[in-house]
Amino acid sequence: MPRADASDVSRRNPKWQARREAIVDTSARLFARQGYHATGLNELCEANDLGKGALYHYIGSKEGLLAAIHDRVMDEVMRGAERVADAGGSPSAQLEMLGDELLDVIHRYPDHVWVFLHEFRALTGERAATFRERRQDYERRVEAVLRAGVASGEFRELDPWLTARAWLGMHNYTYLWLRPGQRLTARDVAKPFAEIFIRGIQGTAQGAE
Amino acid sequence: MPRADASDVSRRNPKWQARREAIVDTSARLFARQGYHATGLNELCEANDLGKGALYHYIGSKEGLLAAIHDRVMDEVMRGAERVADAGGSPSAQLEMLGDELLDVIHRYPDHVWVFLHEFRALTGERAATFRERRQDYERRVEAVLRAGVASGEFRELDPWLTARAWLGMHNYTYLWLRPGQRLTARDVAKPFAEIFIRGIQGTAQGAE
DNA sequence: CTCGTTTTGTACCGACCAGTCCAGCCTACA
DNA sequence: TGTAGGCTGGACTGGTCGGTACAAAACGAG
Repeated sequence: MPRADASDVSRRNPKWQARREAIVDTSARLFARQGYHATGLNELCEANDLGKGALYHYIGSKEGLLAAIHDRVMDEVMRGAERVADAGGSPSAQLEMLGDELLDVIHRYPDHVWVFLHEFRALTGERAATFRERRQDYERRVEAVLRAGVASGEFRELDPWLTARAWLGMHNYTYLWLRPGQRLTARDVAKPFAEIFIRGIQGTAQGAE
Repeated sequence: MPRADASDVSRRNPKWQARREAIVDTSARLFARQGYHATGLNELCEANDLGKGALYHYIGSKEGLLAAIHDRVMDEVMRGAERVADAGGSPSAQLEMLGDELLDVIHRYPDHVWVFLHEFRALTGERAATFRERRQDYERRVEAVLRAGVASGEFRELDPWLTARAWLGMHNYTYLWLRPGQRLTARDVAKPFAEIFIRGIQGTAQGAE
């Protein structure tokens, strides 16, 4: 089924892509503030200063817009995780870098992340499956780092799955209050968080810092 | 404005109250699965096996239903916090007990908590204000425990506000996967979480455990 | 300037939304 | 057994929903 239309984003000209990205960003703010289902098409049109026809020319459907927001977040997060993997280093260094990168994304895209964490259940079918897969991918990377730390003795014996959940919760939950132009930068938060967490799971061999 | 109707819950007979509570519980599951705005009144009626008239006889409005779910969660959480305060003990003991109680609520009311954490923005006016106040109340209790620990030297120097956010995130985020009838009980999670967190913020004086 | 394509506004669609209303059932108590 | 009132179903309302159809406007290549 060649349901192309607005989905084959890559083969559009740059101007079109830039416009689309602007629409995605603007809409993310609306979705974050009021919720996906609570935001109507007319509202989106008004916010983007576009008629329905033009809007649909860029986004294909309301759920397509939601998926685009999710993609934006996952792209950034996975790119960060890739950088960390490439950098190498000890498990605790890896964990701290992962925290830096994750909080940086949350800090730079608070609205997108809000939508990402709140509205993923509104995705259906294939889109939902892809999303779930990518998210799991990331979570497994965190688990892998923890497992490596336990294996090397750098971290004490612990349940990697459960500990990953603790780490993810601690970091992801910052989406509620971490925002650009405020008192705290991403690094201001990432550093103390890493200190707490890494001390918390350290093996008895290592000293602090 | 004597807008009594379904709001003065207390002066209804027990059967009415029990019925209302059942409706709240059933509806919480629907809201958790599909979202508040995505769930229609007809769906709620069907799930509760009630006509619209009957449903409104018990809940007053859709937002009233949402508020009732929020209340249920906050009541339980605050009751837990009260128990902890009554029990007394060192800051780290207090923190561990708070974690036990919080995860217990999340474990027992996964749907209500999901709604609580996702849909609070759908509350308006006075209901939103009350909700915000109660939530802040709780968060301040956590901060107070941390401050006390720093003051006593049991915890190292740290930003109580930021550290409270770390603790809250770590615990609250379990709403995504912590459920009754599964591998892990609330205590199974609370214990390792407390170990990570308390080791993570311990002053240099204390040893582990 | 011409002509094909991309971009745009708008009228319109059926479905469903939250909420109201009210006639009558059912039950508790006399 | 009579009857008052809590309880109930369901028709109904005005409004909004996401999405479509389509023609005009804007644009770009020749």
